[in-house]
Amino acid sequence: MDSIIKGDCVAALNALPDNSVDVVFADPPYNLQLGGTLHRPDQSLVDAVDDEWDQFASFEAYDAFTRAWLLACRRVLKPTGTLWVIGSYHNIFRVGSILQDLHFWILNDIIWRKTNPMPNFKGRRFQNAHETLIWATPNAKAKGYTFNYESMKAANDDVQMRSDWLFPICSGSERLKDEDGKKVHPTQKPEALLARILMASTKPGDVVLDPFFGSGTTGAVAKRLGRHYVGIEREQDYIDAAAERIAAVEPLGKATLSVMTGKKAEPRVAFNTLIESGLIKPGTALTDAKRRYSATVRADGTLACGGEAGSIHRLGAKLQGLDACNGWTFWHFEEGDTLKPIDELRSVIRNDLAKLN
Amino acid sequence: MDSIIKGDCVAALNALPDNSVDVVFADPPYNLQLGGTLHRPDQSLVDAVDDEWDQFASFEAYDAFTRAWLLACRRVLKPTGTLWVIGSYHNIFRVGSILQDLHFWILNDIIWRKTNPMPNFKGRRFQNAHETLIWATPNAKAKGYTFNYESMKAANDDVQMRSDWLFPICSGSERLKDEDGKKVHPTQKPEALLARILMASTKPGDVVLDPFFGSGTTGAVAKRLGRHYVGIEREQDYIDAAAERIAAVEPLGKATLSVMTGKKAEPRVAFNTLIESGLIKPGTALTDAKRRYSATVRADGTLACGGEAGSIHRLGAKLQGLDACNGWTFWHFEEGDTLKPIDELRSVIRNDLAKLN
DNA sequence: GAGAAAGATGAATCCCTGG
DNA sequence: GCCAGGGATTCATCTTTCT
Repeated sequence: MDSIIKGDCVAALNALPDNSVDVVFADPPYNLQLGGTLHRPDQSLVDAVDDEWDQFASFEAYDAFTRAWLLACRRVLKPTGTLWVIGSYHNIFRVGSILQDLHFWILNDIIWRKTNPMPNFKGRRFQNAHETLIWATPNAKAKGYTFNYESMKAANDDVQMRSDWLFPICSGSERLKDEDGKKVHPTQKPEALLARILMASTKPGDVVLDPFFGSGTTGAVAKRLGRHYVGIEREQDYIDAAAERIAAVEPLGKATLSVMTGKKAEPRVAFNTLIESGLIKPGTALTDAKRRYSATVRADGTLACGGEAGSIHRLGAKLQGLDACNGWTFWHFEEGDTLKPIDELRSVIRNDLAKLN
Repeated sequence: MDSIIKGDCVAALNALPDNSVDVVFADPPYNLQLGGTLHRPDQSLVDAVDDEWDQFASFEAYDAFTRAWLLACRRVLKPTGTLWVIGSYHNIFRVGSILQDLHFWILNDIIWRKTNPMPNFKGRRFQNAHETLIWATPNAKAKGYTFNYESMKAANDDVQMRSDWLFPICSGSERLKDEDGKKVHPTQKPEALLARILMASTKPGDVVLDPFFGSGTTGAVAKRLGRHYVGIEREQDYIDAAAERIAAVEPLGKATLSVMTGKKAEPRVAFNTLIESGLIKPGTALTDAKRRYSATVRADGTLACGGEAGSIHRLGAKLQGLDACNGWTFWHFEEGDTLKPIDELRSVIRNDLAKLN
């Protein structure tokens, strides 16, 4: 926990316990398959990613590698966990296909739009200005995963967060450099990207695993956001740089971290509780906001109207001829001259519950 | 040519001649795998894409289908042709992997960012606000494909066009509707998207093939932009709607369609031509813009400097210690007190050539 | 020291013709 | 097929150097 394991990612993953990780973030080799050298129009040389770790003999070799680490990740993932992978068109289609073949279930593909991507120097293609992330659950049936919908929406001017995200590439003081001023890692990811990912799909205290830890962006952001991290990395140089980097990170305070929650995360309140607590009395008449429908509260927490009866939701739906209905907002009670939704009574209960914490 | 073939796309493709198509645009079934029905928060039913043509028994079946139509497309594609496919995360990873397995060569993946995507009604995922296109050549060696780089750049405020494009979804008057006001096709693509694609990767008069013609957006845009189209479609209802739609399209005039070209398209001029036409005399001294290097023009069209000699490009590169150099912009001649690049003399020759036409 | 100018750089599958 | 050679091609941002 909160440490970096040195070694091959599959071997290291196999040494970890089952169902122990909340989120996997993986930035695997892209298998770029670059040809010769590339010069800018000013004749300067482009520093290509030609590291040994990005070389694969064939697509088959890359696929076998991908299958192996994805399977190893799934075993350590909790059933409610999710997995993120980032890639470019060189590799992401293979990763996505294999995820589906292994019965992972894709929740979204996310586009990281770069504000400042490298240009296309020869004018023979569109500027490659984005990378793609895939967000998936370990199987199609997995339902209890964390998605902080309300936080994302609030962070996005109160409209839902979209699948296209805009961030600058990692440069300037954030980019790790060695004593000679050379970049430590050729593909260091921006912290803002990881922060978005962790804020969306983890809760404080969750465990985040990164099987291709590299310069440790995942660890640094996890520590800052009050999440635990586990990193796996083969190369000692990267491990050293990442450890030093993470040691310098100051975690944010608890108050800052409290994830904004929407209705879903609020404690569930049974309609019966309102009766039990005396907020509403059996026999009370409830109506919809326009008084088109009326029903009577029964002692067991159901509503009745003519021959029909059922929960506040079912009866509301049945009377309107719909498949579903939110009874909390549909049904109203009389207070003085005005109608108020019974949701207000639920809020009273919730406030009482909150005081207990 | 400029017609819609009724039938299965692979069978119809197999009846077309080799090397006859400049660009394929394909909008294949997405294999959405939707479970159950989805309602909006107001309980209205979301009209899902649940057509028979979008159903596949398994990923294997979808893959076999994809392989078949991609192979059939490659045979009809010219060696200089390119292929576009659009999809979502449900199918695009499979399409991309198979493209690579078949040794197509990916030029770009393009993100269509939707200005007005459907919201995520359940708040359990990010809003799926984009679709992905892949642009590829038939093989890795294919080099002579059309990419109207200068047009794209000019259309994008004079910076190169990126891989993320922003368009609204197809709606309003553009959306084909039947007599009952119901949409004719569930996934009609916006004409602006096809226009961007055809303006980028075809020339006027080119042949564009769409093996999943649907409501005929490809044909309508091709006709408007002075390109030829070939459509393949199984369902007579779609064919009828597309034919009527295309018949109503007014092609743009020739002048409107001319494509902006860059220096690469200008006629090649040998440096020797400047000497032969008397614009520059043997023995003239040329220097770079900052007068750091100097060389003498020789009668055979080469430059000499000390013991070194060669073409204007080779000598410029050698003197600077670079691999390459554009001699036309590097070397300058004296006119009065100012230095002017010899490129200005090349322009004189090109203007004379243009007058001959 | 301030501001301007010049240099550096980023996951890159990056040319085309003619002999 | 290969090889040689002409000569065309970049955006946003951060750092360093010059005025």
